[in-house]
Amino acid sequence: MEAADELGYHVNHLARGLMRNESGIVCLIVSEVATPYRSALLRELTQQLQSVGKVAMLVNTDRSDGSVDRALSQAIRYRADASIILSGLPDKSITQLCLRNGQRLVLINRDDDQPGPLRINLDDREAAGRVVTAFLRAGCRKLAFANSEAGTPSLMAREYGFAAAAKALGLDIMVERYGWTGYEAGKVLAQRMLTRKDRPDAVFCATDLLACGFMDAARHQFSMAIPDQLCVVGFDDIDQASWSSYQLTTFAQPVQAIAGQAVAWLGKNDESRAESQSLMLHAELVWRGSVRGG
Amino acid sequence: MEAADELGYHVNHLARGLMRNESGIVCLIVSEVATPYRSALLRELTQQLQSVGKVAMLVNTDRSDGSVDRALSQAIRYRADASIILSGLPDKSITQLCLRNGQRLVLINRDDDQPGPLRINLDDREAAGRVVTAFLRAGCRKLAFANSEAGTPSLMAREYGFAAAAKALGLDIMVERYGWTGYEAGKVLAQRMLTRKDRPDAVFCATDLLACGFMDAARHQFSMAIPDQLCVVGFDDIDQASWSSYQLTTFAQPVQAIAGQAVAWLGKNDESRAESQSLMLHAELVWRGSVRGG
DNA sequence: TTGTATGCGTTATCAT
DNA sequence: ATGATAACGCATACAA
Repeated sequence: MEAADELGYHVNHLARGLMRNESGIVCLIVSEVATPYRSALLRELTQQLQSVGKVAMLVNTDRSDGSVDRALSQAIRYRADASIILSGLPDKSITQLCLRNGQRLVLINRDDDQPGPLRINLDDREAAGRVVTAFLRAGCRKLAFANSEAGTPSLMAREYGFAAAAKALGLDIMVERYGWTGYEAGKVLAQRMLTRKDRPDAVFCATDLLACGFMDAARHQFSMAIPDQLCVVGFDDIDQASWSSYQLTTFAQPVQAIAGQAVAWLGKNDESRAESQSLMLHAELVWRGSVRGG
Repeated sequence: MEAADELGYHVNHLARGLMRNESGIVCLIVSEVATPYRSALLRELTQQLQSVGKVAMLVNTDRSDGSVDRALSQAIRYRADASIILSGLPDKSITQLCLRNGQRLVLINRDDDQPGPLRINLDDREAAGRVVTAFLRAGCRKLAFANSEAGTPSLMAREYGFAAAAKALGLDIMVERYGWTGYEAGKVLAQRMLTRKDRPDAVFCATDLLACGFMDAARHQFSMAIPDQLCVVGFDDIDQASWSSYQLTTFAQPVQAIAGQAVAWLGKNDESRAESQSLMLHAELVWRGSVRGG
C-alpha cells in the first residue's frame, strides 16, 4: 500500500468495470437542474450514492425532446449500473434495452406503469384532498387550482385530486394552467385568476415556485393580504417556502426518503428487488402562515 | 448500423476509455449543490460539457473536510479527463498527482496560485468598489458589509474591496460575519447590525442568499422600508433576486461565460492551454429596486 | 477492402 | 502462498 501510494498508483475503475461488468456508475437523468426541488433531490441522491460507494453521472436533459432516450443511451455506453430518472419518460423500447443490458431503472415521480423499473411516487391525490379540507376550515368558499402546462403525472394528480375532493363536497373549483412550472408562471396565473369578478379566496398551487409567484403578484399587484383575503398552499417545501416573505403552507417532498429508497433498492439482490417495484411515499403538510387557522 | 441497432449494440465507453486513455468523463466537485448559484452553474456546466461530447460525473463534498482530495482520487480512479472544482481547495500534492496523471484541473472562484490548473475568478474587489459609489450616490452615510464565516477567497475579496474603497473615501464601515453563507445567516446578521444604535443605512451582502435573509429581517422584524431607509446590494444574481418581494440590486455571476471558458479550455491543446491559465471575468451590476436612484 | 493479432488494466481461475 | 494466463470490449497496426 505504501509503495502504491509512493508511485501514485490508483485503481483503474474503467478496467475494473470492464472486468466485473459493474461500473459503479449511476446515471442521474434530470432536467431543470437549477430548480430548488430538483437540486435538493440531486444533493440527496449524490450524497447517498456516494455513501454506498457508487458515483453519480449527471445527464442534463434540458435541451430537446427525446433527450431522455439519448441520455439513457449514454448511460448504457458507460455501462451504468443503474439510471435514475427525475424528469421525462423513456420510450418503452429504451426501457427494455436498459433492462436487457442489466441496467436498473428508477423512475421518480413519473407514475409510469411499465414493469421492471422501480417507481417512486407520492400520495399526490390524497394530499390534494387534504387541501380542500384545510381551505374549508379556513372559511374559504371559492377554491382554485393553479397549474402549469407541463402536464406531468404528479402535477395532474394534484389537480385531479383537488378537483375530485372539492366535487365530493359539492364545490366547483376554478382551474387555470399556464406555461412552465416556475415563478413567472405563478405571477401570470395570479393575473389571470385575480382579475376575474369571481376571484378565488383560496388557491392551491401545483408547486411552491408557482405559489411564490402567485403570492407576489397577489400582494404587490392586487394588494391582497395573505392569508386574510387569500389562502395559499403549495407543494414541494422548497427553501423559499420557509422564508419570512412567504411563510408558505406546503407539502414536504420527502427527498431523503426518496433518495434512500432508490439507493436501497439498487443495493438489493434480484429477488427482493422484484418484490417492491412500486413505492408510494407520504407528503406531509407543513403548516405555516399562508392559510388561516393552522 | 441497422444491424447494430437491431442487436441492441452500444459502444462500451469503459473499454474505449481504456484504449484511448481518455474517458470522456469530467468530474464536477461541488458542495452545497442545492444552493441557487451552485445549481445554476451546475446546469450550465453539464449542458456545455454534453454539447462537446463529454459527460459530467458529480461528486458531492458536503460531508467531511478533506473530501475534496477524496473526490479527486475518485476522479483519478475513473480516469476523468478533467476535474472542475467549485468548492474547497485540493492539497498541492493532490493537484500534482492529477497533473501527473494527465488530468486537467479547473478551479472556479477559488483564487489559488498554484500553477497548472485553470483558475477562473471574478473581479470581486473592483465590483465591491462600485457598490461604495452606488451607496454614496444614493445618499447613504453608514455603510456595512454582511459576510459569512466561510472565509472563501471570493467572499473575502468582496469584503476587502468594499472596505478599501470606503476607506479611500474616508469612510469607516461596519463589518459583521456570521455562520454559513445562507438565508438564515442573513437574518442573524440583520438582527445584529440593526439593533445597534449606529444602525447602517446601506448594506452590501456577500451573497444574494444573505441579502434575502437580511432584507426579510429588516422589513418584517425592524419594519424598515427598502430602499427608503435601507439600501441593499447582493452578489450572484440568483433567481430569487429578481422576485418582486426582493427586487435586489446585485452582481450577476456570468455563469454561461464561466462554464464556456472552462469547457473551451479543456478542448484546447497543451500549448494554447498553457497560455491562458488565469482568467478574470467581469461581474456586471444589475440594477433593481433595493438601492435608491438606480 | 477485409482480416488478424496485440495491448490497454483488471480480476478470476488455474497451476505451481 | 505465489505466479502465470485468459478474458472483458475496443482500437490500432499490419498483413493479406
